[in-house]
Amino acid sequence: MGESKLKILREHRWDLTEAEAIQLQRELAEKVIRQDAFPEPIRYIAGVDVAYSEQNDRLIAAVVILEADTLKLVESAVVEDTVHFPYVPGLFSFRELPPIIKAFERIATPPQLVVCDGQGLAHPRRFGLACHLGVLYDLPAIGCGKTRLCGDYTEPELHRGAFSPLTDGREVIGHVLRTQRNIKPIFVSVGHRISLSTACEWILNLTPKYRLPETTRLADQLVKKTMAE
DNA sequence: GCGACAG
DNA sequence: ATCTTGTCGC
Repeated sequence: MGESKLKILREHRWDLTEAEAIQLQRELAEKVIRQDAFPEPIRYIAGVDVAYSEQNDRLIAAVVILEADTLKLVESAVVEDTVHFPYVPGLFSFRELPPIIKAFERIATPPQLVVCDGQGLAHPRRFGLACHLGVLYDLPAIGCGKTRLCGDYTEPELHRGAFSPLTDGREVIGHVLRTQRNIKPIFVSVGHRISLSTACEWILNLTPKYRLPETTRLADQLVKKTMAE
């Protein structure tokens, strides 16, 4: 039996104005599932990363597929795309998702979890890149940012696994998670179909040695290797 | 008005 | 994101 390709279950236009994009975020944000609701056991994990090359004004997106048990790379895809939306904080996914979707079209092994390089619910309208990707594919997704977009927090303890809540008023929108002792923490939030605590468990599983998850690291390496050509 | 602002 | 110099901690 051949692998069934990953399918987008919710289509929408991408040539939107900023106001239209914000309105779409408000509508799709209601579809985000914030609890563990895995359609299938997690056997493969996808990692996505996008970079901008100012040399040719292009976006380069990489998708990697890791085996969940071993964290071994089983498949990858890299695509180059033109820019269709400016970088606007809060509207990040409208710039980065089109090339990511193109890269996923070239992947034969469907993942059961996606780790994104960017926020999930830790977003002004609770609809960051990880939520957007998760809802479009209706796949469990985790938001994993290197820096903060919004929210308040106190510095977590220095040991690996320590975290402090990322809050917006009384609402906890993510966890600031220390993945390595004495190393700057990362910002973990719910993307779709996963709870915050389970998301942090997976991120710790994916960071046995480095600050960032293996998924993000490998995708980033692929992007940089491609840009050097 | 001022500062903040995923990549 | 990317570039670059300096500084600090391990």
